[in-house]
Amino acid sequence: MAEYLTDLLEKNGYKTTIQRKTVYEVLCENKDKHLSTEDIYNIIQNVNPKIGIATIYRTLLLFEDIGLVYRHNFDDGFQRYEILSPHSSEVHQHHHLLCKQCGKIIEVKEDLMNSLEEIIEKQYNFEILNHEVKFTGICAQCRDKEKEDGRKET
Amino acid sequence: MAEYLTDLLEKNGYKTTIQRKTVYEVLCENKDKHLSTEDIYNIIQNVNPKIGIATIYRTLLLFEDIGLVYRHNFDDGFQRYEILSPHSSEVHQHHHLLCKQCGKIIEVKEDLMNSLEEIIEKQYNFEILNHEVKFTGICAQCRDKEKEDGRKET
DNA sequence: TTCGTTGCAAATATTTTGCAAGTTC
DNA sequence: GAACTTGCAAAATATTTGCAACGAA
Repeated sequence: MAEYLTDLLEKNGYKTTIQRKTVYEVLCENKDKHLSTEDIYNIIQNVNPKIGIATIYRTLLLFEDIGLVYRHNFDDGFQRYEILSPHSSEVHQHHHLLCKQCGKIIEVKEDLMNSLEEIIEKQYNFEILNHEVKFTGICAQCRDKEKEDGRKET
Repeated sequence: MAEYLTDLLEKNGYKTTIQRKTVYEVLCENKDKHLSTEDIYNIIQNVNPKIGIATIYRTLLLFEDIGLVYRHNFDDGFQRYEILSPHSSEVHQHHHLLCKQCGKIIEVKEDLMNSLEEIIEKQYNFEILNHEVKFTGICAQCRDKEKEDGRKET
């Protein structure tokens, strides 16, 4: 069950601890939700009250780093986390509808990249006021720098 | 020059003050940048050191509310603001490339909605690891509620 | 045994707020 | 003059960090 976690941690030079297993379990049990660090902490309080919130913060940072979770920023003052399944390539698409009024977050299941606003407005009955597309990756300069660094090391 | 500001403020029931004019001017002089609240505060320090940072925060919140600025969240710990021109409809498209390594933000000028990753990778020499699309607007429930509220008032 | 990890509390950092004084209309 | 706005300092909030004790490999 937690073998995947152990493998992933080991592969990255980290140890498997009760705390990390616990956070992983909570995330698995809430696959489709976007839990904030504090949400996770609160859930864990009922399971193992000894675990401190700093550990939760550190664990989630680490999980993000090793690609185990995706960090959402819905601009509500919290970092939110969602577990990523090992295989899926579709997970790297995160489309959401954010209601400006109630703050509700609606997930868009489809991958709508063309004529998307119209479709969303109809399909989700959501009045779009704005949209934003963010790409994260590595810029040309950083890649050049990586190449340089690689040369130095050899 | 600041007539547009005065009009917009008045239309929304707000007063025109030196502080608001000053913030507006700084934003105009930095049209294409994404200034953080503190950036703006620092610039203003050289002009009118009497203006407090709380006022800058309040002013930018207000400017966002009346649609004078767009607030960016690049996940770097700061809220960033960009002035919106009165006419443009294209302003409601904000595409950016965020470098995971150096944090640099590159603007995408084109409106690329289809086959966009390929194009961006080539055109910007940017290795895309992830992308995210956010739509903000009003959800169906909020719109229903608005209708109800409208009925009550009449 | 070694070195990474945790828990606690204190520190950070950004943003918000209360309130008296000041300003706009 | 009434109501809104500001400046200051204090508060609030989410997150990070130092460090001694602990636990995994």
